[in-house]
Amino acid sequence: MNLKQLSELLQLSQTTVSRALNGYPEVAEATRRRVLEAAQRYGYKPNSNARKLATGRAGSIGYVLPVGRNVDLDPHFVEFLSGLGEHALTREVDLSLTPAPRERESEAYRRIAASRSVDGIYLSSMRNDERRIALVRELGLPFVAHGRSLMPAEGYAFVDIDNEGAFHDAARLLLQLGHTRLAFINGDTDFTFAVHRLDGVTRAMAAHGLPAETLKHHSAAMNEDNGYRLAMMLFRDADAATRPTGVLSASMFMTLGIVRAFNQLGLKMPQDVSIITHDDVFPFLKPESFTVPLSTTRSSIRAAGARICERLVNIITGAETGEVQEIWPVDLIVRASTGPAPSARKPGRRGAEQAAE
Amino acid sequence: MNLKQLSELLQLSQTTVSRALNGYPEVAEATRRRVLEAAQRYGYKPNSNARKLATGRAGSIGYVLPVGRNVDLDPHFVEFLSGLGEHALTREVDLSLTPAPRERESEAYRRIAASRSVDGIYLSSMRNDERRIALVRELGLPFVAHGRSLMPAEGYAFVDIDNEGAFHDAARLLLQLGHTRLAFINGDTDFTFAVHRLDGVTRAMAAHGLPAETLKHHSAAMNEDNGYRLAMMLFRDADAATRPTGVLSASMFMTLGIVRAFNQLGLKMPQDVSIITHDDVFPFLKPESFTVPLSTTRSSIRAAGARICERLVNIITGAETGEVQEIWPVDLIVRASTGPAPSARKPGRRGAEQAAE
DNA sequence: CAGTTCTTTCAAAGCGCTTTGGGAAAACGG
DNA sequence: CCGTTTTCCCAAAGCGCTTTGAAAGAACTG
Repeated sequence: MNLKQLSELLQLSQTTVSRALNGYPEVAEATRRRVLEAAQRYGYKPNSNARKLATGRAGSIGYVLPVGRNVDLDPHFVEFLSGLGEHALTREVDLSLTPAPRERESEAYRRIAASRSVDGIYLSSMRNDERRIALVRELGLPFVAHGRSLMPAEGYAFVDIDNEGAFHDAARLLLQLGHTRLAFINGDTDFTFAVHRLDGVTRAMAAHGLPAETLKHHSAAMNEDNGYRLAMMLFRDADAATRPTGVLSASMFMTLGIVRAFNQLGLKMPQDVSIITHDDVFPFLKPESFTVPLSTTRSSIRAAGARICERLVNIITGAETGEVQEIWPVDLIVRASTGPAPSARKPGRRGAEQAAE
Repeated sequence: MNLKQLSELLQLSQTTVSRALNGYPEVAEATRRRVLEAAQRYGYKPNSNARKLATGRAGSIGYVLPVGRNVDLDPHFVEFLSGLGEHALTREVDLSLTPAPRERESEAYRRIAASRSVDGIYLSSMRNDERRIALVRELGLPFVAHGRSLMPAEGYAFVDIDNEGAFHDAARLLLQLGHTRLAFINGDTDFTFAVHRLDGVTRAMAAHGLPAETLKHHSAAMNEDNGYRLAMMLFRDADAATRPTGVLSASMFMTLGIVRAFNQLGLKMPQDVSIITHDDVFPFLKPESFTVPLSTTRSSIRAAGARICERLVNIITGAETGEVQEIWPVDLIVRASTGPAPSARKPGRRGAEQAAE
C-alpha cells in the first residue's frame, strides 16, 4: 500500500492525503479523519526512503562504530546507547551505526555526510588529538560530542563530565584523610578524560604540597585484567612503609581486578589501603555491592546518552545553535572503601583496631 | 555534487555515469576510469536515500532496541554488536537500531517492515512464548534469530548455542566429581536459553538417579546483585551437611556476586563448593582472571553476532534460503573452581588438605 | 558491401514521497 | 448581490538515483 493507492481509494489527491497524514492545517478536519482512519485500516505506512529523499531529512542519527582487532566496544557503550535510545524513542528517531575500523574512520564520516543518510552524528571516546571535530564540521554534519578534545576548537557542542573536578575532589579526600602516597590506575591517556582526571589528581596533590612525581600513575585500557596487573605491580613486592595507601581507579572494571589483587595479597580496605573508583552507573555492577562497598565519583553515562540525543535533535531541528558546552558536576560518594591513612594510626598494627566486618 | 552535475561535468549521461560507478559491464573501460577518477576528485558520493528509493534495497539491517523502565541492555549486547559490526563492515551494510519499549515492540516491527528502511532484521533475547517470529514472517521481513523460541515453528533461520548440552555436561562433571547437592543460579526462565539450560541440568541429574526436585534452582536477571543475593540465600544459614556443594551459574556477572558471597561466608572454592559458570567471552572480564580461576561453559557471543550478520546478508541477497537452524557446540573448560565434592573427602576437615593459594 | 551482431551510450520512466503554486468552492463583507 | 477573502483540494514538479528500451556506431560476417 503506497500513497497513490491510498489516495485513489479515498478519491483524493496524493497531496491531500499526504497533508492530512502529516498534520498540515490546510485540510478539513472531516477529511483528515477519513484519511487517518483509512490509513490505519489498510496499514499504510509511508516509505521511509521516499520520504527521506523528498524531505532531505533522514530521521536518524548516526554513529561510527569502531570495530576490528584490538577494538573492544566496552560496556560503557551499551549504557550510553540505552540512554540515547530512550530519548531517541521520544523523538522518533532511529540510530544508525556505521561500522568502521579506526584507520578508515574518516572515510566513514565522509561517506555518511555525502550520502545524507543521517541528520547528525554523535562522537564519543574523544582523544587528545581529536581530528574528527574539524572533519565533521568541514563536512557540515551536525554533531554533539560526548567528551571533548584537548585541541583548541571554536565552540562546538559537547556534553562532558567534570573529570578534573571529580578526581581532584577524590584525591583531596584521600589527602585530607592523611594519605600521602597515592596511586592512580587510570584509563588510556590518549583519551582526554584520562588526562583531565590526572590533572585533577595532581592539582589536589599540589595544593597539599605534594609534587606530581610522587604519584604512582599507570594508565591502560579499563578492564579487569589491567586493574589486577597494575595493582599487583604496585603492591606485590612493596614495603608497607612505602607502598601507596590511597588508590584512585578509573573504572569499576579495573577495580574488580584491583580488589582481586588486594584479596590475594591480604590487603584490607580501608585499613591497609583506601580506594575511590569512578562509577559510570552500570545497572549490572554496583559499587555498593562489593564486599567492601566502594567510594566512588559517580556520573551516569546513560543520562549523558539521553542528553546528547536530546541536544543533537535540537541542533538538527534548529532549536539550538550547537555551541553550548556542558560540563556536568560529578558526585563524590563516600562508602566503606575509604578511611584514614594507616600511617595516621599506630604503625605496625595495621588494621588491628578495626574489627573485620 | 550529485549525479546530474557529475554527468554534465563529464559530458556523459547519468545512465552511463551510474553504470560506470556501479560496475556494470556495458561501459567502456576508458570511460569507467574517467568517471571513477572524476567521482574521486570531486568527492561524489551517491545520495543513499535516493539510491535506496530507486533500488528498494536499504543496505542496512535492523534491530529493535528494547528501552524503557526495567529494561537493561546488558553487556552481552555490546559484544554481540561488535561481532555483528565486524561482519557488517565487510559487506558494507549499516545497522539501524529502532528504540522501542517492550509493550510497543510489535508496532516497531510493523513500522520497520512497512517503511522498508532495512533489508532484514535480527531478533535476540528469544523468549519461550516468542511472538516475533510469526510477526516478522507475516510482515515478510527477512530475519535471523539469535536463540530460538520454544514455540513450534516451521523452519526459520536461527543461530543458537547448545545450552542444553552445555549445562548437561557441566552438571554431569559435577556429578562425576561426587557432588550430589547441586544448585543452579539461572537467568530469567522467560528466556528460552534459561529453560534449555535447566533441561540440561535435570537430564544429567536424572542420568545419575537424582530427581529434579533435589536441584536448588533459582532464576533472576543476570547481574552481580542477584548472584550475590541468591548465593547468600542458598548458603548463609545452610548447614555444611545439607547445603549445595556444586553450583552452576548462568553468567559471569552473577558469578561475580556469587564469589563475593562465598568470600564473605568464608567458603572456599573448590574445597567447600565447586562452581561452573557460563562464559560469553567478554574481553573485559575473564574467567581465568578470578582469584580462583573459573571452570566455564564457553561460547563467544561475538562470534555469534558475526555469523548472524553473515547469514542475514546471505538471506537478503538470496544466497541462502533461510531455514537453516544452527546450534553451536559449547566448550566445557575446567579450571580451579571445580573439584571433588567435599563429602568425598574426610568430613570435618574441609579444605585443610589443600594449601591456601 | 549489405546484413547482422556487439559495444557503448543515452533519453526517459520510474521509485514514493513532499511541496509549490494554483484554482474552485464556500464564506464573508459591504 | 457582487467582489474579496478564506478554506479546501489538486496537478505537477521535484528529491537523486537506477533501470528499461532504444539507438548510434563499430565490428564482424558471408
